[in-house]
Amino acid sequence: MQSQTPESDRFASEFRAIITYRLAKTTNLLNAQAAHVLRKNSNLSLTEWRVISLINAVDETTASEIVKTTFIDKGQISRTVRSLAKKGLLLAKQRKGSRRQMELRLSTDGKALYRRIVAIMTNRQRHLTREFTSEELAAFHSALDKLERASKMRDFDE
Amino acid sequence: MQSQTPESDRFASEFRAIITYRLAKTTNLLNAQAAHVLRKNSNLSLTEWRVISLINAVDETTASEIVKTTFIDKGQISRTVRSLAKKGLLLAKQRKGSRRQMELRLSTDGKALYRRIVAIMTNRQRHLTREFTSEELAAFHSALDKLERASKMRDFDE
DNA sequence: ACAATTTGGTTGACGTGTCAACCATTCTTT
DNA sequence: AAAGAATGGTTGACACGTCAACCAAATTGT
Repeated sequence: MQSQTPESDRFASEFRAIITYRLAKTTNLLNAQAAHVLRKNSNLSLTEWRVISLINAVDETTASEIVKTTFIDKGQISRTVRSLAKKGLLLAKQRKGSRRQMELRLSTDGKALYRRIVAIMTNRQRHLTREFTSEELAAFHSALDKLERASKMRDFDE
Repeated sequence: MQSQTPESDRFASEFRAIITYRLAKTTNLLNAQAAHVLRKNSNLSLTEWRVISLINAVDETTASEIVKTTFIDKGQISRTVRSLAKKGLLLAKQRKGSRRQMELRLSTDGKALYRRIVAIMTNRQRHLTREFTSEELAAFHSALDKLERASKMRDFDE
């Protein structure tokens, strides 16, 4: 039996260097992990969970504010909000003084679910960052900032 | 007019700290950028491009090797290979001595396309990492390694 | 006050990603 | 040599993401 390397040796060096490739792979692995944990402990999709956390954080918000914050597609947010409302996890009511903005809050069930899941997710976050010093963590965040800024450019064919 | 902050202030501090959330957002932005660049300069999807680069790097490979390297779903690889073959960008032929492994290579067109696009993508990579020192880059890769390892754990509800 | 523009949100169409079932082939075990 | 397990690849069903069109309400400009 051959020794198990995480990647086939022929590829490793070539592709580890490409930062977007690495990032995409790590993100996929982490998203799959999160989706698995959520599926096991709730009936929430990852997007639903993110929306719930977001609403919980600010207590009360609107769909468009969520869109601005997360950069998730507004259509997707619209559907996610509806599905969460149908599950009884959030309440959407007309904001007073406006006939189109919806005021979104967690329901009692939604809050309870949030508390249950956030405990698990906090464990996970702790596990993920266990090997990081706080300097490393700060550096990592700053690297992501740089990449985000650089991701705005659209043309490289000049 | 109000000053433009990248994120609504109410959320910023809460969520910037959650590493998976930040990672997912940055990756989405970068993937969208890559998809845009590819659409503008070719008729390739991001997955198709990744498969092409992978094949180019090793000259000759099989579907299952691609799966092991990228962690992309094997069904998706199967379809991507077929679509690339239909576009005339790669050649799949029976590997000699085997009646099921497919030997995948780029066609002449595929190689030409690769050369054209890789120039653009290398520009992009340079732009993305412009603000990184080599130490920062190394640290970033090592952080991704740690996260990848930590992504294997599945249970946090104990 | 009116037209033009922007904003908040919904919807439909379509592409991509994901999961599981499946088949044929090859390898391992006995 | 046969049974069982593992591998390589395909397919179908379905969830999710993405884009663009669209509508109604709100805001801005004149």
